[in-house]
Amino acid sequence: MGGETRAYHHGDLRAALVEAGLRLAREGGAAALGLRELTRSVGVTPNAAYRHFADRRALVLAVAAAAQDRLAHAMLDRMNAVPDDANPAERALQRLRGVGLGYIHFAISEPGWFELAILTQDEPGDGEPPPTVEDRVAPPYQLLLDALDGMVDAGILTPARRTDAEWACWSTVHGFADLATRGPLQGLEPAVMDRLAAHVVDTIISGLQP
Amino acid sequence: MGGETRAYHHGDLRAALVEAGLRLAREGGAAALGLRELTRSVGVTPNAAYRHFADRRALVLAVAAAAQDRLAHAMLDRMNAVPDDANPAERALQRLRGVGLGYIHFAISEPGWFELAILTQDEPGDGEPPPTVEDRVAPPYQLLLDALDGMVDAGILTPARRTDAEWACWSTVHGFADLATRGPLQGLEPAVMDRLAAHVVDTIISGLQP
DNA sequence: ACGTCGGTGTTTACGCTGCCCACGTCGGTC
DNA sequence: GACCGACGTGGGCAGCGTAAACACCGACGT
Repeated sequence: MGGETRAYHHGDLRAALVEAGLRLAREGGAAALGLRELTRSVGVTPNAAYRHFADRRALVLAVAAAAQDRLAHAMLDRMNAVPDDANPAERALQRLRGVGLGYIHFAISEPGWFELAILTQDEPGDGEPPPTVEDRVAPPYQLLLDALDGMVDAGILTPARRTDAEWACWSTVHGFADLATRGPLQGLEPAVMDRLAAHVVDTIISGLQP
Repeated sequence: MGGETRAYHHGDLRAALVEAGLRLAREGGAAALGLRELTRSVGVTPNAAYRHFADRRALVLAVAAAAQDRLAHAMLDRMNAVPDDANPAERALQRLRGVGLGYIHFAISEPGWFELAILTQDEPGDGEPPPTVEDRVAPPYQLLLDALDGMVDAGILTPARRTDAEWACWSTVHGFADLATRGPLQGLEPAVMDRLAAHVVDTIISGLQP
């Protein structure tokens, strides 16, 4: 009766589904995003989802985009947390470390969301145009690029070494995150894990500047 | 009827299922290992599989073990392919590169098998004993350890730097493989991919030696 | 030679899933 | 006040993994 939009039409079902998806995926990962369970948790018939998403895959990808956004924010917070009173070189270095460690920390503390965030957004073989690598790359990637450019600006990374440095960094950091969430590093003591993560990140960064 | 065991009892259904699993997973990955499709491809009723595996998961893990074996062999071949007429230091370095590039090459050329090979073998939360990292680690891992020890023996890696070097290397190589098979590097021109892989591997190796 | 028995594959059935089709129901607009 | 497009419902289908009961076979003990 007041302004309540409760009865037949849902206020914004699409947003509600994505939100519920985040809640479910937080524990259980992508596997927890059943179309039926998801709609059930919003109090709606399974088929209602088809008014807003082509199929289950599209729904999962929408939730994945939201999860990826959370990842980007976590990394950004970590980057912005480095104090700016240090000298520029040290600051650029700490920001690069922050990008990597933020990625890893997010993966470990929110493995369900992380699993979603790294899902490739476009399915293979849809449109004809060969999607450029830069096209299908995510917001978190931009943070890495910025941090690396900051290293060049600060004079601690030569432009020559800058080339393709993003892939070396991303490979290392992403690989560690995968080993820590799905692989043999699962369930390592948090203190040991943090120390190891820092060591690995420092190793790849040191590999950039011989 | 010489030695033909064809009629009612299957010769060795377990092995046949694993073999068929490898064939199906080669294209289609772990998702192609449906219990029904798998048993169908061997010409047997779905439930027949339950005489040899507790559930679908156990069957997939058995196929995964076989895939992991292929990965280890691919890496070993690559390692053994480095000529031994060079000086020991160069040889140790090339063997380490071979381990990493073998891992990456296998992932790219056999993505279906690779997806299986990196599946964690033990499920979380089964037996109480906290499985040591070394326990649940795979044959491919041993090759990496050996290559790194070889670097120390050759005198191009100090024992101090040797500590935890395996995780830095594995993270980088595994991360690149993941980006190349499931991530944004998917479908890169083979020549470009190889060049990038070599660059990334060289970067992490150079990070090991100050 | 015969009965028994454990290992193996089949049959039937249950609950679950994603998805399609036809229908009901609402809010806004002429 | 009737129409219409957007949205959610209801019923149904094929497929999945899995459980329980049954059929068949080889081997072994007496």
